[in-house]
Amino acid sequence: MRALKHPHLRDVAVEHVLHALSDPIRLEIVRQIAREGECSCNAIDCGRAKSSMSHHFRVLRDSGVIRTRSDGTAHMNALRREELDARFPGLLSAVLAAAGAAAPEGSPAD
Amino acid sequence: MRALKHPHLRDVAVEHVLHALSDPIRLEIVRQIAREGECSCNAIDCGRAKSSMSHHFRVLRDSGVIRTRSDGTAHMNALRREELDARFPGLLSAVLAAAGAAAPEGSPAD
DNA sequence: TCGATAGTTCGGTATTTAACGAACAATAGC
DNA sequence: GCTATTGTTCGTTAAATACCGAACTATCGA
Repeated sequence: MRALKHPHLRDVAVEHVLHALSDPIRLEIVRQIAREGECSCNAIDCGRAKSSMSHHFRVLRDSGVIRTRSDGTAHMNALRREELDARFPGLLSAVLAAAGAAAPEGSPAD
Repeated sequence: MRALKHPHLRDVAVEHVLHALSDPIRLEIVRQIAREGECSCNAIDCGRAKSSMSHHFRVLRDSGVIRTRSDGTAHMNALRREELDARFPGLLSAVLAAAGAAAPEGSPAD
């Protein structure tokens, strides 16, 4: 269960990061890791099948948002905060801050 | 050709904004408007059919990123900068800054 | 009124992607 | 070695979405 691929942040376009973060499940994963620090996949429960979660972790990994290391049978996931901040200054912070406050519903449009 | 819908930023979730900005065409639209100020749809050429561009402008509008007003036969599009900054502080700036520097290719992965 | 211009909407196609269960791989502990 | 635990991978299905051309709407100018 080894040898997971992590791109260099250099090779990651901001579109890929935005796409990775635009899914509610993935954003929730990122929020939890941001809150609690390194998390195993198993520690994050979004009510989806194991294979679905694995898919989402992969998207986050492939887009450079998280880094995964093996620890026994577990995969520990951490944000690549410093690298992301160097490549896309302020982006992750802004997204996390924005995701912190939920959007209310029912307000009328123009 | 009137009465275009614009959501209240209150009703927009950050996921929607991120999704809107995660498409290369739409990001290019936003970049050009950020550079040049209010632009007509026609002024932005991304090598796509008119109907495709109309679709992308609609996604940007529906996600609260741009505001469109009619001026004769033209639709003038502007960023909803202040509103976005109020709702998602720093997000648009970070995305625009990140989109300013392109990602090189060919670097090896881990 | 008659084009010409600027965008939208519609119908259809092709690609992407989220989701699931089942099968597989790797490690830990007995 | 056996078994439980943890994730990945595979095959499939359903939904979303990017794209186009064609038809339509609305405005401007001659």
